[in-house]
Amino acid sequence: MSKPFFITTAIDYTNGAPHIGHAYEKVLADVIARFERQKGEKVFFLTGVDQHGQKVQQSAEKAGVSPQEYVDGVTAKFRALWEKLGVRCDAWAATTDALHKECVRANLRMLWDDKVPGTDRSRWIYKKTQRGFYSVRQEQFLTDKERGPDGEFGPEWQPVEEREEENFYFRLTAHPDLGFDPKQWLLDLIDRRSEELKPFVLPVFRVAELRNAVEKLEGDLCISRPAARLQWGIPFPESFGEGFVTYVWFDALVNYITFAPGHDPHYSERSSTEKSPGLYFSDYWPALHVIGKDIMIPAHGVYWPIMLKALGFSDEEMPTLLVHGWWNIRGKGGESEKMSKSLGNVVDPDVLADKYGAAAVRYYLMSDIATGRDADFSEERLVQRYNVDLANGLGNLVNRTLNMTRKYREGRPHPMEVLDGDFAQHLDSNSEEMLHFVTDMDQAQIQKGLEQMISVVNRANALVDSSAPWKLAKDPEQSDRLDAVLGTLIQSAQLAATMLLSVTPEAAAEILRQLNLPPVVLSDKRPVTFTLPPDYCCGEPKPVFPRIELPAPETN
RNA sequence: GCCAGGGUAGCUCAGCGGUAGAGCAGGGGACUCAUAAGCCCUUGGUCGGGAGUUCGAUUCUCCCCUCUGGCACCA
Repeated sequence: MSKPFFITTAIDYTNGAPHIGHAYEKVLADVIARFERQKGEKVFFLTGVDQHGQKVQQSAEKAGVSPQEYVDGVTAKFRALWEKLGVRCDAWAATTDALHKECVRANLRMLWDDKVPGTDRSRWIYKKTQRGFYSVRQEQFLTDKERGPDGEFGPEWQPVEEREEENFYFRLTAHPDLGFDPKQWLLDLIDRRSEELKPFVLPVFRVAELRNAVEKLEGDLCISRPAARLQWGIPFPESFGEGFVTYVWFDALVNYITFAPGHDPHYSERSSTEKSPGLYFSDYWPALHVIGKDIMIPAHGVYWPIMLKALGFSDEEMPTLLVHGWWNIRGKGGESEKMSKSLGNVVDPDVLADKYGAAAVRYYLMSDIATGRDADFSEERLVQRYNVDLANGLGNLVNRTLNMTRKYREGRPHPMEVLDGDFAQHLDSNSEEMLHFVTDMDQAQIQKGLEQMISVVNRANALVDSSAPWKLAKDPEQSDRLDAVLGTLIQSAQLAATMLLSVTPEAAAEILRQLNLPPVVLSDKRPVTFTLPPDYCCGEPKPVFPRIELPAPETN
């Protein structure tokens, strides 16, 4: 039995409604999780929301509700969307969860109590006073970056005052108290993982980008905010003294531990705790973190591994990052632009799902982008890909296959004892494509995997025309050949539905129901022999992917 | 300025040493089991520009232009 598969997504900030980028990441992780399950792996899929921070606090004030009420409302929107899109997680991470607060504080305590021998100083965390210019309006310290061309701070920052503030810092760079250099350790880790062909970051072209960032790393990470400035967060443990709230990363990133299977924050020994039968933290850890390219540097690629290192995780317990790209929006002039509220081009996945259905949205998001790259979002292409690949392609194949099987054989094609060369070759190609499919999916290349599915469908549709079952049915001497054609088509449809199972689970399952067959068992063996169950009888056809009819474009 | 990833048919992209491929869109044809779907054939490209290495470059090297990220710097 291989190691259980633990997959997470970034947790979304509950400051506004979900957009297509949020949906893409969750569907991607969901598809990978479902695929692993399909292979027979034990899977734990974690997703959730990041609910703390200044912006939430402000949005809540604006809305005239408490921060908790505010995030509960936004969180509900996310959960409803995942429900609608068929994103099924095993655990839901919410940073306002009592369990999480406990875990964050336990981690901070652990680091605070990790003292330099013979002293009272923590090896990892220290307190420092920062003095500088502070924008009251933006509630942040300003750096020279924020100065205008005249060297002054612009009106958007005013009023600006000089202020000093005490905060806690987490070491990222070498220090005598540490006894080693985290930066060098991380560089070595990245290199070693690449050498072992288990890259720390996927796709591999991101590795260099991260390495670069690590090499330039300087300064430590501020992990607190004075409670006077930020109320909506997790208070530091008492041993740190009064008046500090956890600042973003030691809160948000920790969710991966809090909600990991088998984790119990009340025990300090993570590796041996058991929350519910069969769930051991050490069995599942480390995770595959599915994240967007915007939070690879520095959060997930730099802070997180060093945090884990500080918390006592071994090098073997460092996670892998799967970094995906962005969906850009095509501007009116055809140019590609970033999605942003100010441009008014935000795509609402909720509306999209209502309009076209979850299957169409999921299929589009998985098939029209290469994992890791950016893509241009287009509703037109969504409709096109759905109609061409699913409705006209697979859907129609299933429909015509079942119709012919019922019409010519009352749903019971005779078993094929011997397949002649053509059909054996056809099924062998199917098997070949299944192998490619598994390989592609294993590498999170969902788009490529779906291309294999399309190939299977296309070849089957071509077989219908080249063999013309309607002619075979009129000739008693061709009876065996007709059975072979129908059998080959049924098996092809079964395989295509199997390949679609993780992307559009319900529709694929419906196809298999109509075929009255189970999914093909995914393996690296070739199922070249085709046999239907002894008393096989196919079900009734009913279009699974009805065509999306768009109003004709205005021509004048 | 530095690092990385792009710039290939109308569109989306693949290829990455032997003078170009797929899908969609466009055009033509034969068929009828089917969701007026499907099948077959087909028109499209001086592979961003320039130089070099090579018998030969879209594919390697260098320079330039341009787009996208990231980092830095000036102000």
